[in-house]
Amino acid sequence: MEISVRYPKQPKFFTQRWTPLILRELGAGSHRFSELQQGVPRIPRSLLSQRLNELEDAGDVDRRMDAEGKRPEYHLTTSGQEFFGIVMALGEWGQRWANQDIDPEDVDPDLLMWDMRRRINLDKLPEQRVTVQFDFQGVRQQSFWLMLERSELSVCMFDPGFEIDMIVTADTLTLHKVWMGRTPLQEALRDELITPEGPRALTKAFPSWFALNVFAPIPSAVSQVSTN
Amino acid sequence: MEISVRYPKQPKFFTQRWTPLILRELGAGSHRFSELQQGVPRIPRSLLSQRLNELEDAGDVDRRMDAEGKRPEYHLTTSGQEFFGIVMALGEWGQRWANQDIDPEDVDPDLLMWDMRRRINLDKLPEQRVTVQFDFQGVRQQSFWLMLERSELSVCMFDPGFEIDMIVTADTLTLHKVWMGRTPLQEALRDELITPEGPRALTKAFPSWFALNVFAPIPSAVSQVSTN
DNA sequence: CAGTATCCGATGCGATACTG
DNA sequence: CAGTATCGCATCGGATACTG
Repeated sequence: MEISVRYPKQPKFFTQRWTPLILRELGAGSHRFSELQQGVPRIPRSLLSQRLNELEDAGDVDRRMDAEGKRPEYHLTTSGQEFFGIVMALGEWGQRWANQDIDPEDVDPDLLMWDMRRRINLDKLPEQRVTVQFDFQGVRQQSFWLMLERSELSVCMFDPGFEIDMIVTADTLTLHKVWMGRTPLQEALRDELITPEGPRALTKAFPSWFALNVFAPIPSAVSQVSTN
Repeated sequence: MEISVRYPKQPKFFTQRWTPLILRELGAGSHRFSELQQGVPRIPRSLLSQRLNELEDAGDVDRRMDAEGKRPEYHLTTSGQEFFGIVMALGEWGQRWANQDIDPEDVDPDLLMWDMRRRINLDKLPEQRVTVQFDFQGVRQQSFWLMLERSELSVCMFDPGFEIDMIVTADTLTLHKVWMGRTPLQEALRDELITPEGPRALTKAFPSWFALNVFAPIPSAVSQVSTN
């Protein structure tokens, strides 16, 4: 560790790009290579592979075959889990102190959707499958389809062909702000910045199954008004 | 913050080399440019300057003039202090999990002395000034002189000319291991790996004023025996 | 699907020299 | 003492292509 009195040969590791994000995604529950790729979009596959190898060598990630012995899975080891705690602390710090004015270009709809998916409260939804279409407006226009069942949840980046039960339309940046707890969901709904369309029963239930980011409750420590 | 859903233009900051070490040194109580340089040896002055500017721009470090309004001082802001907490958590993690076999080349006598100096318990020393010479043996042979007074403490890298009250001789790596809590001080003294020479009163008091690294009490989580 | 190999361009950093 | 400016090398990582 750099914090120590000695200087390691490789000042690598958490200093390297992507590594903390990969640890975050592992800690959040992704275990397959493809899941990790979704949770850390924009990372080249070659780098994800390389980083996972490094983390395995360092003893922070355990690579093993799944129950059927077919496909590889990645899990945090004890040291990896402890490091994940630090990554979360970084996240909290970011939520408290990070710059408030966000460049819309920096918000990634894919990652936003992937993160939101993880927090969705399936047991607040009806028994039968619900298909929700998300229309992201703004600089990066994009649509997603969520198939929500009690036992399973999947995201598509193309229309799956099922009947659409509900369409949620929102500007990507707005949705990001709500997701991060910077704008109250109720306010955005009231102002029709986020518009759920469909049967009343579903649109009304929307706020109950659409949970926010884990950091959303943490308030910003930066005054919103002044510019210094 | 990278941990969030957005990708900042500059994935900079704590990812950058030296930045966490500078924050550590600031948190440890160094405020002058020259102190920071000593506490973060091997950093080019130009980079230290650059990093301090970046940290100031980010609002994590406050640069101001000292009481006499003569020389600049650097202090952590609130956000900087909170980040310092994370840096300390990184340090703890390192102490628990970092590789046990240390390359002697990686241990920096300058930094070791600078760190030890900070923890010395001055009120466990006699009233009058005590001059202690430290002889570091091993790959990087080097000597230091500590002038210890009740009110002040200074380190020299050359013989200050005062009468030497005590000479402590030790291999640099051994001293590092003791400093990090990996080898008990009493054991190293008993085995004469660390040899304080001088008046009995002083050598006997040595363990009382020579305090270890803050992380020393944290045990390693890595089994020392097995090699996997 | 789950990777690996290679190549090339960007940038980060260390060395050196210079300034108030 | 407390910096800043410049410059060239090394490394890091993104793109692309290929493999079991």
